[in-house]
Amino acid sequence: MVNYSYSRELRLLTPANFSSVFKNPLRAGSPQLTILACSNEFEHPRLGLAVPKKQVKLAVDRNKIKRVLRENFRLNQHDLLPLDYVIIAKGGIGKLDNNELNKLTNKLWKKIARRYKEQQQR
RNA sequence: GGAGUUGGUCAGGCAAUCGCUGCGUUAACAUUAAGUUUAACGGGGAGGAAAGUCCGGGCUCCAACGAGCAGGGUGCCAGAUAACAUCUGGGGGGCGCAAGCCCACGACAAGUGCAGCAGAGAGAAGACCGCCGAUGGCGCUUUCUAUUUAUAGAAUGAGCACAGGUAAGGCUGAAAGGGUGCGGUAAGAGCGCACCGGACGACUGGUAACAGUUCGUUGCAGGGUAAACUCCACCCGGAGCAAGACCAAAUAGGGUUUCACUACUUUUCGAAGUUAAGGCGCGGCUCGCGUUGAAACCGGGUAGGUUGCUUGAGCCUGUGAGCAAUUGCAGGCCUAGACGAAUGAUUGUCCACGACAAAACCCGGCUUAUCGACCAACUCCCACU
Repeated sequence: MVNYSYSRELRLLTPANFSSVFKNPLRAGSPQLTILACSNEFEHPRLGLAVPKKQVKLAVDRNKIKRVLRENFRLNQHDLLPLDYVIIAKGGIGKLDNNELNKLTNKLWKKIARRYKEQQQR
């Protein structure tokens, strides 16, 4: 049985965690989302979310977006490379429905995995 | 049946699977500065506005003898309340056929200020047109008297509109200093009178605001604006859960005590420098190399953690008081407590096809947003009996 839980170990908890990702990231972007990634010292991936109030005005929508992204991460956690990820929401994100958002995120996961492998080979 | 008013309730439901969160129980692990971590099971898990952060309180810390000033707030009356700018009832004014709804609703007769255009005049006003011209003035007609025979005086009548009188009418304006009528007058005017209205005092009703087919006095208003300054009455200490309380590593530094402290130099007599011994680390031991006073305790306190953190002006039911807001009593219930921040996702299904929008210390309000559904009371219209 594969464990799909989303425990505290899989999260970025402190500002220090976040800034280390922001310092030297791999990027994969789209008009609605940007994913930043950075290698960590664990054997599992970790996730942090940044949904600024400036981009998504209502608290209800911000929560919704975070939940969908977290759910996506939870279900994909075993297919992802063990890195620290930070997902940043951008302007047009409010217009996507859940299905579209999932598709877009999956695409970006792949993109960032490819970038990481290229970096390792160099 | 239609139109409407007021008050209240609800805020998609159900099932399966995978997750999140904190609570309880059990088990495992770990013994750390802190009952922390993991697993299983059980039963909880956003709102009527959680929102805006506009008021009011609780709570916490700081300050504090009291009073005053400054500053801010409130503003018909009474009650409710922990308190309020809220609510309830009442009064007054306005809107609506009505049920009902709306109103910062103290004082401009303490002082100061403000008011475009128009208009003659805008504040104890004003003669532009108009009206009058009684009185005074001017010249004229007629009569009388006097005499110096042409003047003077007196009376009389019509006239001029010169002085002046006049706020009834016109004009302007949002507003022109009570209204209508009669008398009065030269023409007019509260100038006088009647009625209506007002002001003041009394009386009556009402806790009061206030009201009155009441009585008396008074010819009677110097209008508006106080979310203009101001005056009057009453109220208000400041900052906020990032408040505050507790535990507390590592590293550096502080204090106290005990132990260790060779020799030389300097000295402000605290100590500092060089060196040796000793200690510590590497090592089985020696040599060697590196490093250096050691130990204990105390206090402050960073990272981090715990707490504050949900049992409360609580909710439900019954019942008593009150027109009501509200409140007394009895019984029952526990209903989110996160902290990079939990209520979700996917699928199926049903229907009325789901609005506005999510806690962050907690309550009471206000304001704003909102797809709809339902219930109760009431009003108006139509139809039927």
